Amino acid sequence: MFASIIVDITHEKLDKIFQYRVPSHMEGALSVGMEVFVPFGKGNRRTKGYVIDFSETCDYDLSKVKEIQEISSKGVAIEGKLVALAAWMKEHYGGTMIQALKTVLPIKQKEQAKVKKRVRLLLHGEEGRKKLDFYLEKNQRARARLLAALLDEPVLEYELVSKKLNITMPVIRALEEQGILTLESEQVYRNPIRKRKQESRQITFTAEQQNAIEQFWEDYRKEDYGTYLIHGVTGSGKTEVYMEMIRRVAEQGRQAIVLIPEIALTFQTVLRFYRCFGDRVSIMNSRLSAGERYDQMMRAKEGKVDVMIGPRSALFTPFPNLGLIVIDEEHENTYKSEQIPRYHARETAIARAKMEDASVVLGSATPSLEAMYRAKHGEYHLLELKSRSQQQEMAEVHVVDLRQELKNGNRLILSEKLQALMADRLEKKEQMMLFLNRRGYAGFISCRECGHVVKCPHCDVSLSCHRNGRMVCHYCGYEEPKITVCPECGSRHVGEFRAGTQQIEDIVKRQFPEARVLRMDMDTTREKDGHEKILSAFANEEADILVGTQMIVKGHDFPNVTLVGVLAADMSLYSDDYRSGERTFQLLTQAEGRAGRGEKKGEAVIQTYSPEHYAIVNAAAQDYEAFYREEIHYRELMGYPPCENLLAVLVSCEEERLLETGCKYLKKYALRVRGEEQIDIIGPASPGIGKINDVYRKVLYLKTERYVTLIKMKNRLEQYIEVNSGFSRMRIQFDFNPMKVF
DNA sequence: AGCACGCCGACT
DNA sequence: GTCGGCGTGCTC
Repeated sequence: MFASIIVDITHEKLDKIFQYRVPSHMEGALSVGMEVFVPFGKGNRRTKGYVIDFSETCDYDLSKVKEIQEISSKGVAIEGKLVALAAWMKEHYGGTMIQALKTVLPIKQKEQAKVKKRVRLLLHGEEGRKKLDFYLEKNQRARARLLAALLDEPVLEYELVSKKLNITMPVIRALEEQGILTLESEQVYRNPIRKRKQESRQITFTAEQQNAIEQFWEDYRKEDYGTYLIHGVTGSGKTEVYMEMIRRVAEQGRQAIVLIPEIALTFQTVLRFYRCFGDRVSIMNSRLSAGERYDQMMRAKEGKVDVMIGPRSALFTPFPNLGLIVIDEEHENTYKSEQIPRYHARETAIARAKMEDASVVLGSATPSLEAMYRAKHGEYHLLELKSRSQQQEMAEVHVVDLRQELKNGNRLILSEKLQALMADRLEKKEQMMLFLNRRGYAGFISCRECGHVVKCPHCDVSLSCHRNGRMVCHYCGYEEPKITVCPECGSRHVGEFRAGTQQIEDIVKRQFPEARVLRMDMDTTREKDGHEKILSAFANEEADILVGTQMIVKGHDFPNVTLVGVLAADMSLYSDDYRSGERTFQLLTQAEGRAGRGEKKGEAVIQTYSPEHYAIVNAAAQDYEAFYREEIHYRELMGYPPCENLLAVLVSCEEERLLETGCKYLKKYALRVRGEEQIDIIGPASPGIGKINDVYRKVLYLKTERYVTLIKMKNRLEQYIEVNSGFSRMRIQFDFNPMKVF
């Protein structure tokens, strides 16, 4: 038997799989993810490696294959467990083992981050110059180069020396032996968290909260680890429940990971965790440098931290004794990775928890259909928090039919009802939020006469208008100056078609000249901390009205906000995607939840062209159950996830013809190997965007009841692609249960 | 990353 | 020729 092994050396060039013979006495004892020692290189250096796979055959020159020396006494160390998780991810989501390992192990930055290597000159002026002359004379160019640089600057970063000066390790070693310089390596651990005092406070839980905690705890104490779904309305105090669960888990000497969608990682949330856990908490966010992130991981590994809070990638924190993984706002689609492996944090968390005997707690006011479906089928335990913890009332919701509004002669984006309520709030000095449910940013340019839309010549998308008077492609960055004449018909009536937040800000300012308006969108938050600046300004009541996109409805509490307006609720409804209903419902429910978080009761206005759509009706009634029933019925009927499973096979290629034939063969092959299995094979179809950066794309869908069937098909297709060289010029990606239809 | 190999200029 | 320095390529 042979084993595929990743040699644990942190360098790119070793990012390969090596095969070793498994000695017969190890055969039973060895498993995927284990740490082993292998002879490596010319001198058969004893090197650490991780087993990632087994096979009966070996495709390398048999005479060169060596044997595994020994299983590391650490057995399945922390990294080993993560390697096993990576293997699981590779199997479930496709891609290579290396890609999976890279997402799971913080290897790449290891050496640079952990030890910042520097060379320091030991000689002084005269002595150094003499030595330099000596080297020049002897034509020892590399040594001379290094010494000359050091005479200029006595301490140099190793990185700089090796990259810029092209000096290799043996040169430095040689000079070190001669006593000319020293190689220093400094352990620099950064802790971006300032110390904060831990407040001990007495919280009283509501009966529902207490019940949720105890249900979880009863199982946990019996070492009966499982997955829990907390369905709690906005304001029901989910975070308090998580914190109590974590506190108990930490008390037992085990650690917890809290996943939060990046946008919701606000100062408010973070502060609550600090108050509870002090400096035993570590926060990860995208603004940390790779090195800082690595340090966080090391602190976790060394047991200096009990709780790690962060986005999707925090799931791979190498805790020695993981006890609990919490996923807040479980329904958010940022939990699905856009890079290979396209893993979903929810499923992956559950897989990791199974491997390490830990529990998973999912929480949301609007659980994803997936999570609720599993809860209803007994896979997860359902914990309900139906009432708000502070006894606030839920917001009163008004639905406005925009078609009717138009008939009444109101062409503005603000309905009569909304305007009336806005005037009322301004009068009462209360705040409000206007939410434009729209993805993307700037408008596109179109001809009012012939309808021509200016598109990117490399990508199949319309160009967006930018402030600098240029038109930009958001996919490839292509730019050209704004046109004044239609390139199709020559008409001068070309212009921006804009329904963005800026336009709304202008309208609001015109209608309510006395109101102070803040706008939050891609443009206004670009600068560093722009996000927080705007939000804190609004929280300090420096403005009456906040206008913005998705980002204003996620996770912020403004006690003085008593009115929320959703300006065009259907914008996300018709994106011909099977999740669009779900997404709309979630967004509307969240928006409603923003109104009336303080003492005063809130109101919400939903403006829509389809007031009869079940997503809107049920969101207005704040009835998750009813929405779930209708939505799951639709999914069942159409065979969409979670009822069945969907695999998107994305094929891209620079040549359109080649792409077409490639897809045809893939489909043929899929049809052939499915045999008696019930698998629907749909496509190949052109995705919404058929071309990005001059690369054409097509997509093939496989739909079937059982996930494992899809995995089998994926493995088959991967094999087929590998042996047929015709596919070498195509890129093929797999996406299981994609968040959007391509 | 570490090690061997082979190229190249300098020195005996 | 031989020696030592230095870049390059391979490691199952």
